[in-house]
Amino acid sequence: MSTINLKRLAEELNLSASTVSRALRGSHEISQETKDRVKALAEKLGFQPNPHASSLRQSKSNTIAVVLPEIENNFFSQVMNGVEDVAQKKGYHVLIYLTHEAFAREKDILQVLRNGRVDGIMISVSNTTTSEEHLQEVNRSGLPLVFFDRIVESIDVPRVSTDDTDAAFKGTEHLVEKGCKRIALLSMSGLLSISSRRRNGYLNALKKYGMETDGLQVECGTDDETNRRLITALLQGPNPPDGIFAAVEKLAINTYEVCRQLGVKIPSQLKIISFSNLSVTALFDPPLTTIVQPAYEIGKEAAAVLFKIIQKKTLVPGEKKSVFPSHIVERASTGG
Amino acid sequence: MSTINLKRLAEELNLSASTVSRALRGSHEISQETKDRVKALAEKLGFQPNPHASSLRQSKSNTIAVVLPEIENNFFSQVMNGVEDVAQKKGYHVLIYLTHEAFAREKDILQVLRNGRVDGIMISVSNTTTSEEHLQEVNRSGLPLVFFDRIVESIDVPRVSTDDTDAAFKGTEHLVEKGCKRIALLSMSGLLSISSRRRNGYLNALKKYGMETDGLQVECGTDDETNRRLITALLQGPNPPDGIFAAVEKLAINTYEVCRQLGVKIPSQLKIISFSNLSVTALFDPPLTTIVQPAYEIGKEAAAVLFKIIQKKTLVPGEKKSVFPSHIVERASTGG
DNA sequence: TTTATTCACGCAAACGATTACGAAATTTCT
DNA sequence: AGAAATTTCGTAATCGTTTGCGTGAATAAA
Repeated sequence: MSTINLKRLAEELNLSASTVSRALRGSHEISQETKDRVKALAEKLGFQPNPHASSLRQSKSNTIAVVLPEIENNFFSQVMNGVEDVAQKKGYHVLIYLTHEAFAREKDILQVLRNGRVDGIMISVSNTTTSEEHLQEVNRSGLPLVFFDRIVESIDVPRVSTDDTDAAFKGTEHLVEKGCKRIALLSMSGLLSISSRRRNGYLNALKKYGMETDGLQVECGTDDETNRRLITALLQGPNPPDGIFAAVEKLAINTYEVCRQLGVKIPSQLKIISFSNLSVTALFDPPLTTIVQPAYEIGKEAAAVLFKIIQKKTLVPGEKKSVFPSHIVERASTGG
Repeated sequence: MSTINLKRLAEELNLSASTVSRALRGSHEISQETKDRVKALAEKLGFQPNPHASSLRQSKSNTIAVVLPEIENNFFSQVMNGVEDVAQKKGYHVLIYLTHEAFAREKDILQVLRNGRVDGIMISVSNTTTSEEHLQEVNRSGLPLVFFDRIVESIDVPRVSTDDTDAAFKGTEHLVEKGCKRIALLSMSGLLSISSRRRNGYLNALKKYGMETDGLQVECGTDDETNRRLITALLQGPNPPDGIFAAVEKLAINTYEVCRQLGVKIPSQLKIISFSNLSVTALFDPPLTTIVQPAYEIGKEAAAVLFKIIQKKTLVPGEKKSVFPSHIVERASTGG
C-alpha cells in the first residue's frame, strides 16, 4: 500500500534501518537527539511498523483469540466487552471465533490457532464438546490458554467462572423461601461441568429442604420448539411443579412462552428464577427474577490472567482459579 | 513453539523448501506423487505455514476488522454473527474493535489498522464522530472499506443498511393507523445520517397526515437517567403525546421504565413502537411492537461485499449500496 | 599520554514463507 | 536422431523488522 517502511525512513534520515528501529523502540543505545529526529519524521509520515514482519521476527503477534459458543447472548457480549477493554489497554488485538455450539467447529478453530497467529486463547467450550484432546494439544503446545465460564475441569489451565453451584443453590433456596413445594430444573443437555454444577446446586437445595426431585428434572436442547413441548408436558403432567429453576436464560424464555400459551399465571401458579444477564428481564410480564453473572468482570479477569501468562508472570494462587460471585436480582416472577 | 516449518519438512522429505511450499499450495509444477508425499507428511506432523511469514511475503493477512460502537446490543451481535459466518467460509479471521461510541477511539483504531494488519475493514461509525478525515484516509490508502448500518453518506465506499426512512415512515404510520393523534419522536443526538433518516421518515409520515410535531421531538443521549427525565417531562407536559416512535431500542426501554413509574398505561394511554432487534420484547409488559432490522443478513452482505472488493472483483451496482428492508412486528404496545 | 570504557551507530543475519528464474531430465515433435 | 517443448524441481532473492556483533569516536580512568 503506502509502502513507507523502515528502510525508506532510514534513507530520508541518513541513518541505517537498525538505528531507526532502535530509536523508535526507545533503545538506550541511541542518542536522544537521533531519537527525536527519527520519531519526528516517523510521526510526520505516519509510519507504522509492518505487523507481520514484526511478528515474524519476534514470534509474537500481539493478538489473542476469544473462542465462544455464540455472541448473540448478553453474557458473552459482556464478556467480550471486558476482554476488549483490557486488550485495548495492553495494545493487543482480539480475534473472535464462534463455535455455534459445534464440537467440530471448535476443533477446527483450535487447530488453526496453533500456528503463531495468536499469543493466547480464551475459550468457553461448546456444549457438544465430547473430547478434550483438542484442548490438551493446545495446552501441550505451550500456547497460553484460559477457560472462562464453561470450564473443562480436567485440564490444568487457569479458569475464570462464577460460583455456579452456590448460585444455583441460592436460587433454588429462593424459590423454597417463596413457598414453592415442587421445584423443577430446566437444564441444557450435554457434558458441560457448568451444567452439572448448577444441577448440583439445585439438588443440594432440594435435599436440604427434603424436597422431591422425581420427574422434575428436564433436559432441554437448542431447539425452541422441542423445549416448549417438554415444558408443556411438565406443566400439564399429573403432578406439575410450582417453581422452576432455569439453568439458562433461553429456557426461562421458553417457559414464559409456554405459560402464556397455557394461561399459567406467574408467579401465583408458577414461580420462575433463571440464570440470565439480560437487563430487560425487568420489563417482562411479570419481571423475571434472575441470577446475574458478573460477565464483564469475568471477561476482564480472564483477559488479565491470559496476559499474565503471556508475559510469563507467575500467577498468584487465586488467579489460577478465580471465582466471581453471581447475585440474585429479585423480581415479580418469584414474588409472593 | 513447535517450530515445525517448511525447511524441516523439506529435510525430512529430501526436498527443497520451495518444492514443499508449492506442493502444499497445489502448484501444477509439482508431480502428483511428490504432492501426495508432501501432503501426507504435512498432515501427519500437523504442519501449518507460519501466518506472519506468509502474510509478510504475500502482503495479505487473511484477516478483516469489524469496528462497531458496542457489542452488548442484539443488532450488532447479529451482524457479527453474519460476518463471522461468511468469514469462516472464506477462511478469513475476524478482528473485533469496539469504539464505545467514542470518536477518539474510533480514530485510533482506524489509524492502527492502516498498516497491513487487515485486508479490509467493516465499520458502523460512532455517534460522536464529527469528522470524516480518518475514514477518508483509510479509503485513500486503498484499504477496502465497507459501511454498515451507520453510514457516512459523503464517503464513496460500499454501504449496507436498512431502509431507515421508509421503515420509520411505516412505523409512524402504524401509530397513526392505531389512532394516535400526537406522536413523539425519541432519537439519539448526534450527526449520524441514520438518525436524520429515521427522523425524516417520522416527519414525512406526520406531514402526510397533517399532524403536529411541535415539542414532540426529543433528543436523548447515552445516559439513562437523563433520558428518563426527558421522557418524564414529555409525558407530564401540558400537551403529552399519545404515541411514541423510538428511533433506538434503548429509548423504548427508558420509556417503559418511565411509564411504569408514572403509571401510564400502554397502549391505552400511550402507544409505543421502536426499532429493536431484541426478540424477547415479545415478553415485555405489554409486548413491544418493533421494527426489526435484518441484522444477520446485513452482516453477511457487508462481509460478502468486502470480500469482493478484497478480491478485486467488480461490484454490480446493487452491491455498492445495498438496502435490506426492515419489517414491523406488531405487538400489544400499539394494540387497539 | 596511554589505555579502558562508554556511546552511538552500521552490518548483516536472522524470522519462515513465497516465487522469479534457471537447469536437469524427460517427453514430444520433425 | 536431433531439436524443441515440457515436466519437475532447486537456488536464491525477497517481504520488513529486529538484534547480535563489531567498530570508530568520544570520554573516563590510569
